[in-house]
Amino acid sequence: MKMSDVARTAGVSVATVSKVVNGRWGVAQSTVDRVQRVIEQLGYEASLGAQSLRSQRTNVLGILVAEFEPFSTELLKGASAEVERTDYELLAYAAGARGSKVGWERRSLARLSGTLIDGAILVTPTVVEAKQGVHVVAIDPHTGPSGMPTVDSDNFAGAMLATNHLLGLGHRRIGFIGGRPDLESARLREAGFRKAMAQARVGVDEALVRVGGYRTESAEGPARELLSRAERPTAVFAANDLSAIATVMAARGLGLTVPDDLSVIGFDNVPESALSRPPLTTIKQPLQQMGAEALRLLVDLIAGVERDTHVRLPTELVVRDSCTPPR
Amino acid sequence: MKMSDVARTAGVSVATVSKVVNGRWGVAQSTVDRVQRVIEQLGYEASLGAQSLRSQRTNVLGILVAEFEPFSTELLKGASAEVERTDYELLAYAAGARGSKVGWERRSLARLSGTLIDGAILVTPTVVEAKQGVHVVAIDPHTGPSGMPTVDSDNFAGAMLATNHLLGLGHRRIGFIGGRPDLESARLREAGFRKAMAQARVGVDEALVRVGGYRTESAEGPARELLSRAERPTAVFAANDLSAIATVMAARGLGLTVPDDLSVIGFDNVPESALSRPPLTTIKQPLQQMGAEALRLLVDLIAGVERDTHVRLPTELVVRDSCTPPR
DNA sequence: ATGAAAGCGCTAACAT
DNA sequence: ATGTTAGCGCTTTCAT
Repeated sequence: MKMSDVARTAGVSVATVSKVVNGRWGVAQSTVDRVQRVIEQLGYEASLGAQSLRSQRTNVLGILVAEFEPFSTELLKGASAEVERTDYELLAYAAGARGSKVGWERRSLARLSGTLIDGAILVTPTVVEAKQGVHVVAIDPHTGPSGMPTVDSDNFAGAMLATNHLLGLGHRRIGFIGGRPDLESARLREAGFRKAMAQARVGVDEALVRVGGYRTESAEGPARELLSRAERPTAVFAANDLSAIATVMAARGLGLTVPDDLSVIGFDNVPESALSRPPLTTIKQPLQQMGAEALRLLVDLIAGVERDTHVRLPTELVVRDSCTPPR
Repeated sequence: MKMSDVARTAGVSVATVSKVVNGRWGVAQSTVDRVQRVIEQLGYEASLGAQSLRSQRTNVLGILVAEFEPFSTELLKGASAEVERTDYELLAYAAGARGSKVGWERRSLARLSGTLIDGAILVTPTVVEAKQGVHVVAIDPHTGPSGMPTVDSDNFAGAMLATNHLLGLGHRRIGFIGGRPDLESARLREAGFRKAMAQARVGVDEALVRVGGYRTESAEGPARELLSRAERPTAVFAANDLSAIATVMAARGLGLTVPDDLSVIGFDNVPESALSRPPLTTIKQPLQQMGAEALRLLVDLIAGVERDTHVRLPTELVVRDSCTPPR
């Protein structure tokens, strides 16, 4: 089913069909009607691939992620809700396992931009190369507010909120499971942790600070190590919910009960944090809103609207059941 | 940055570059090396649009949805995890608001298939037109096990589970908020509800059976109507979690407390069901597993593997806090 | 081993 | 008002 099929059936040239499809001027009303009827009948729809190769605009926005996990899918929900208010369509692309997963953002962007999509949202990109000619918005990128339009949340304040919550409960021996060192968010969360500890004049035991890499698989080992120490912490602040869940699992594996033997606080407030046993106390990032803001920002950028290209949203404490005072 | 740029820089023709990129036979090793170095240097990546227009395979699988909401994003997580075990990449496409949202599955499929993707997973499609030449798997489609390869869960048994849970608690006046009448899953859930009621010899008050359409916005009105009746139900079985959440909100709006004044049970076990206040008792569909199974099925279909093309997964009761015995 | 050229489905400038 | 034609970036014969 292609345009030439429509043309043949309607007894016109492909050029005429193209004009009808794109609402171009200069086709007789009777022809328009006839062609449209054929299109309807045959259920013709222009091929995105071919269409975009030839024309500049596709009316499709891309959101590029490494994979679809709880974090990126929350952003997706927000972007999806916002895109309904525009006349764009949304294309989410997950880089494959090919190429060892590093540099996926550049690869995906190169593969899609210029042709398939009019602009892209990059989720936690680490290579922030300012491509020109393509409109790009980053969510929670490698570096802080750089030249690239960015949406993030107040990671530093959020980390202080988390740490102060543990301190307020009376904890002093507090461990930290860090995120991906290549992400600004991870740096800010660690900085917030240290700042709050310093403000409270509580020392940070460096043996209790580990790198968890933001993923369950990569965080469980470090968490277990940390909890296996003779002088183990009474509380752990994990840099994101997945690491926090991994920490809870590690604790369970060591015969520890959360929160009785160990308090755990996470970060992000992905839905999974509430499903975890016990439900996780965490710092909420307004992820759906961040997705929506990023999409709005991208649309504005494409439209040439003059506006602030850096959006930072507030974080807040969500108290559930994974933290209590130390025994 | 296109192939001709690489060719010019490397001092060869585009044809040669293409051969190198695709690992074709018949290029001198020295040339291969040189071209690859240039590709590396320039960060060249083939344009998906152009590439797919010309060649048959793209190594990209599509998952087509109406929008990114809790249900489809759970499927996405499962499909994403499974795709890592293959060498495909995953492209999720949300039909835009254009064209009044009906027939989106046909439109999206026509737009992407043939060119951009090697196969597609359709999420809750209602128009199950067996396109030929494109490999398609449906999740929870309009019709039951048809000719189209399908993944779903045992909706009928799940609905009986839900209804029997309410009956077991002692409820007799039980309302039902139905799903989208055009989806087989909705029909089966209603059928399961009626079957369980009949088995228990409890009558169904037709005034307490409404259509909620599976969405929060569309379910809240019917829920309010149902709860505003003089003889209001002591429990409601909502055909999915979003409708159940809408029912809880409607109850709250009427000054009713869940579960004290009204028990509510949902269906799906999307993460949001646990976040709801109170946490929702519901029927779990293994959504991530369904996404993974659909992807595996699609990959097998493309590879020409002989296998069962209909996968049905079990449902189970998840007890949380939204149901108690009637007062 | 390499390159020239045709063509994938579409759009747009240019005839007619 | 309609059709002819060139060309988007790429792959694939087919010459050389």
